[in-house]
Amino acid sequence: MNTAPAAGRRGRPRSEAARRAILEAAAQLMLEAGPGEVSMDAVAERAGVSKATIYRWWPSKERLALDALYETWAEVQRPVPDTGSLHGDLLALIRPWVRLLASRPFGRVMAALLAAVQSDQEFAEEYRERFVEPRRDQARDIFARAIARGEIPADTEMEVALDLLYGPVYHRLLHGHQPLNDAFVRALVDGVVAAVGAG
Amino acid sequence: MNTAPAAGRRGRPRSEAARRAILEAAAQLMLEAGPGEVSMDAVAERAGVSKATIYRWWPSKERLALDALYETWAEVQRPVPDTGSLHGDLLALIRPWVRLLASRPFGRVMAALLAAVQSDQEFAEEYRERFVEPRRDQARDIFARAIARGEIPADTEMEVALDLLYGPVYHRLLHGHQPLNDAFVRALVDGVVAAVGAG
Amino acid sequence: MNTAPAAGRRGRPRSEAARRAILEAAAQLMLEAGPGEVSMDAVAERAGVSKATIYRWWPSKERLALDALYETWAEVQRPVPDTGSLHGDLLALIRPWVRLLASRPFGRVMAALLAAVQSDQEFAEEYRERFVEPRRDQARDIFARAIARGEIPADTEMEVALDLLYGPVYHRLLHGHQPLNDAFVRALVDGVVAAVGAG
Amino acid sequence: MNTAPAAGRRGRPRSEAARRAILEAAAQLMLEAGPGEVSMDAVAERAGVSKATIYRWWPSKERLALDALYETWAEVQRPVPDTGSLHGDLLALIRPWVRLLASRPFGRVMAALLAAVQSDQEFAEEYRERFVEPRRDQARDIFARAIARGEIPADTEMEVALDLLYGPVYHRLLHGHQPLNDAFVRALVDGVVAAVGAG
DNA sequence: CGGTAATCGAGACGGTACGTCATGTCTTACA
DNA sequence: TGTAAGACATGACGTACCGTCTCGATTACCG
Repeated sequence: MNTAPAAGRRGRPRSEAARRAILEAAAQLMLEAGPGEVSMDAVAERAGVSKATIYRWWPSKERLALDALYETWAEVQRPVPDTGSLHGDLLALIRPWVRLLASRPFGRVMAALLAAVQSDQEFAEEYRERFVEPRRDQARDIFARAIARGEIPADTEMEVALDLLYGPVYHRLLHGHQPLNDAFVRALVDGVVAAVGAG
Repeated sequence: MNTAPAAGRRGRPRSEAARRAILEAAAQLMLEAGPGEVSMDAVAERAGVSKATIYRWWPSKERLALDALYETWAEVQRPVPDTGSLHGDLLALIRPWVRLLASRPFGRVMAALLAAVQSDQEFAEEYRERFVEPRRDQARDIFARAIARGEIPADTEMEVALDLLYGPVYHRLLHGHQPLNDAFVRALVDGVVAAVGAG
Repeated sequence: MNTAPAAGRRGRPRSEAARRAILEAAAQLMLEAGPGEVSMDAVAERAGVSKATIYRWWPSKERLALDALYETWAEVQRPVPDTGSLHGDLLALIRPWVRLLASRPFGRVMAALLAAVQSDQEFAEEYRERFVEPRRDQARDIFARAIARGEIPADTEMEVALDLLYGPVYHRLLHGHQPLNDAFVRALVDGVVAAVGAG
Repeated sequence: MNTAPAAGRRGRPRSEAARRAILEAAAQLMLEAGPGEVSMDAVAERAGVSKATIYRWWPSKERLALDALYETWAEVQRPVPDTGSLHGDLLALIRPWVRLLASRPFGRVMAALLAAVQSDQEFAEEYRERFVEPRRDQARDIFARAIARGEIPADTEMEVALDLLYGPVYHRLLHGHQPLNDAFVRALVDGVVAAVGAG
């Protein structure tokens, strides 16, 4: 996506202004109107860009959405401070992320991306690589520190622990059956800590 | 959807054959090709029915998918046996359901339904009422029995416990980052049991 | 159309109220909204009647229009007085008819009927039998009286004379390029009288 | 209709091939099956063109029919030779036109256009401008020459004379009560010439 | 007077076409 | 070569009407 700045060398260089305008237009439309209401025509018009230009750099609406969302999303992908305890680390990791999720209608965009994940293998991989694994890696580091500290057993089922942490968040985000608030975060972290045996 | 069998009494009664044909065609197409590839025209043709008849009873493709999926889904909504322990009960609840989920491409349909949930309030409620809450109720009963038995504290954060149980399953179903198998189910149930303090 | 009151004898007799309601509803809708806007569903609803009842007695929308229009139309099909001259007779025949045509949006209905005439042989015959020939017969009588009087030659090309009389009226009604008023009627009758040689 | 070739200059130019294919397909279908049997889908398929392309340039089936018919129709709109007499001129004008009308099922298309004329003011004007007035202009020239020659009075009621000429032709075309043949043309022209006083 | 039969209202049904919309490709002219 | 403009083929959308069909409820007549 939006990768090579200009394949070879000759010819007019890629317009950076167009690239930014497209991503901004897409992000705005996604979050304002929801992904269902966003068409490539609409993005092109809002960005003052031709459709051909979009398709030259992004192969589909979903790939565009991926890029458009990435910066906002990445905002909370910074390294997590070491608070000295598993409980503190997880709280420091999850709370700001959940606050971001609750602050804007990310559910709509997430669901649209997940729909694309189901039927596009290549997209699925890029999605996981950029949105899922980085966050799991952060939590993996935290659990590894807890093992090093002796807080939790060394044979902890890491992948399941990660699912216990992130699964409930996505669940509430997507299903909306219960609120995404700080109380939920506290109880969730309590549960995860207990689950991995750091009573 | 598909509810009112014939408001008053007069007029030609609704064709039960058409209703069944539509639901079957929809279910088949959804699970074979994925909801993105299914058009109302295709459902109508496969069911030997006119589009108008579909739209008379279902306002959208998603509402139709909801109904079409319901029967298959409901197959594992039977009452859960009392095994005598929280661990055994949860295993008896979750294992057959996860096996069903893993047996067919439900992820695609689920993601499509979730996309609709994000932008249709009414749909969201019906979705939760028919797909989410019945399963949560089953687990609520199990946790209530465990409290009665004294296995877990009476002040257990029930809703979060339910999310710890179901969130990871949906997470793996939708993101596909890890398999949905029996080993996962065992580890998940172990984790949940530990989380609610029935060490 | 609407013919046999009840084929044999047994059974519930045809509802005269329904028949009248249908014809009135059709006539109103035709002349108010134009035939293009009239649907059988609309006629049925306006008449408080079921579609099946309409189709039992009229095979098509056009046949219904034919009947619906007939009474209004027939209003000026009364016998023409003998004024003693060809000119006076034609004026007495044409003027009231043109006034009727100009008084309401008959053009729309006529054009719709003519469209049906082009593609339905049977309809064409009934249309001519009930709408065209009776008026031509009236004019034929007038020309015959003029021949008897010695006003015009006995070998007058009668059919062409009838077309010279009626053609211009339909022409203005349907094309709307010039008004349908009394001045037109006078000039038309003058022209026809001159054409058949009664200078 | 089909007018603006490309507003400014930029952008892909209109496909002339598509334009011609659409008009030809429409003309063929109209005259073969009659306008009632022609659907936009059928025109699109026959022309190998998308429906959207048709609707981009023509707002309705009738406007398309107008254009589709125009070229065939225009074939006899060539200037009329001066034969030296009103009778000869009118014959030279009317005979080839009536032969064209009689040669193909124009009645169906005409009736459909007239139906549109009744309910679309804008269409009515374009119809008259392109189909009615050019022919009337030809006849107007002929009558003017006859006046210049002293064949007919200078105060001849021109518009009525034109209706006496064309009205009967349309009448027979649309009602089909009498044939459109050369004998009719001769008698018609005789009648018109007599009517305007060139006995 | 009870049975038979044609009618009626309501309204669901299989079709067919409608006119619109979004996708992704393309063809120009300009930069 | 990259771009804005915008026309294009494709194909689904949701709606509207058509003419047919089942219902249950109403009348008549006829035995």
